[in-house]
Amino acid sequence: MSRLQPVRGTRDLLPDEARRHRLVEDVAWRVARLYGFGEIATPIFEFTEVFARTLGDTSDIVTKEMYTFNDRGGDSLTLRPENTAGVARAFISNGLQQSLPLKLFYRGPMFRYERPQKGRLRQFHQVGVELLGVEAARADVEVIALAAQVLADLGLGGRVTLELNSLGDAESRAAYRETLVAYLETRHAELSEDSRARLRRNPLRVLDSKDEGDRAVVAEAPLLSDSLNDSSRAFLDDLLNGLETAGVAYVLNPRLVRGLDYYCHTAFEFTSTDLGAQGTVLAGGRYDELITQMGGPPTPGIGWAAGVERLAMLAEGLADADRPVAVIPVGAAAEPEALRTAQRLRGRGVAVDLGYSGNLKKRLKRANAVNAGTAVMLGEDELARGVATLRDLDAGTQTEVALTELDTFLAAGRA
RNA sequence: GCGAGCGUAGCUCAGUAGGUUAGAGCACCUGGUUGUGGUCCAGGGGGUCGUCGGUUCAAAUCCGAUCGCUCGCCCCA
Repeated sequence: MSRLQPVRGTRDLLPDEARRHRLVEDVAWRVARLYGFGEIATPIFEFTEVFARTLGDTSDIVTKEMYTFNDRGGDSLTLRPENTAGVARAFISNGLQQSLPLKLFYRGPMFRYERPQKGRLRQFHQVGVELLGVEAARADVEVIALAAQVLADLGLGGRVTLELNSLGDAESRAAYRETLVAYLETRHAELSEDSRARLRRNPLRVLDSKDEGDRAVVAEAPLLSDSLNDSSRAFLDDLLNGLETAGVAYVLNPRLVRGLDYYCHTAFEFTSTDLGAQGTVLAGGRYDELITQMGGPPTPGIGWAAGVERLAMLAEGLADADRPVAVIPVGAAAEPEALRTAQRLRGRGVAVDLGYSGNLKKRLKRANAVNAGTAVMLGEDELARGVATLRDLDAGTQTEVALTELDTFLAAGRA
């Protein structure tokens, strides 16, 4: 193999795959607009502090999994590992608290220094939304309904499950954390080595351990829902009622958690069983403390992000390629007319592949290779009579059409 | 950071008790058709067998190292 390889965890998107990615992004953006979201594009890198502040000291993430570097001016910069922090920063930088509630959509590449595996790359792409400034669960309902519609419009409605949980407010979560740790201590001997470490650093994460022994312990663990205080429970009820009214199906998963402290109340994931270990296709939650934590005015928020690569894998086959019209001059004398014809058709919105060389046989072969549906053949014969020969490349049939009617004929969608 | 599997043509892969010029299908090119593709027939180009080193008269095949890929663990903002 050549030494000219892409960096580990990065890939070239060749036209076929790029088209599927684009489809995923376009569907998400179209649906987001239906819900009244506008697009925001934040920089691909930020001061490292933007991410470090939101993540706190959470070990691995900051120290090992970010692309951090010093620029020539000596500033520490980091390629964005996700977009919520960037949106929050932009919210504060631009004084957007004047225009709440804010509904924002984004798309683009993200970067995490991780070991690549199925559905996980170092440069990957996400689409996502953030809804800022609404305290009520109505916001959560709309954001989740939006997610469900994106997936449904991608044809994945039957292949993903919405899992939902409530983390409660800070008070509820703190109470649960104590209850859980106390319980886990009593079963300490049965826990895996990983989970013993989690018990100290991030006890809620024990709940979604993949280790079988851990799962047995977790199955008998006290539930987060039993620790919810009244207002947290009321919030959850509002959310569930709203989802039912909106017609969004869900499954409660009491073991669905988030690692970071700024999350509260709603946590949700759409998962698929068709992607191996990386089954989460879209994930989100409520983050009422995030903006405060970054130094902005207290502002509630909820949002989600979805992995474009994973969605594109699931939506395989959905994005049909264009079927251009192949315009083929026969003989050098016909080339100017072929160019004129191609330009006229393109001007009418018809995709045209105009070959660059070769005889009729070669050009028809090329027409086939680019998946053309129709070939427009122009030779001396035709030009003398002011017509073109149209060949239906699927049926193998041919008709003649007057040059003056050609663009109308093809633009009408009869190609 | 940890574990397992795998690197042979552009792609998918055959090929090991080590033995001459390393194969197939698909793709590509040429011709059969000097104005007819996708079917068919004939022919052709393309590989330092990931790389480096070792064992041997002889290495794609055995050994070591290295690089890369894949899947999983950790982590998942």
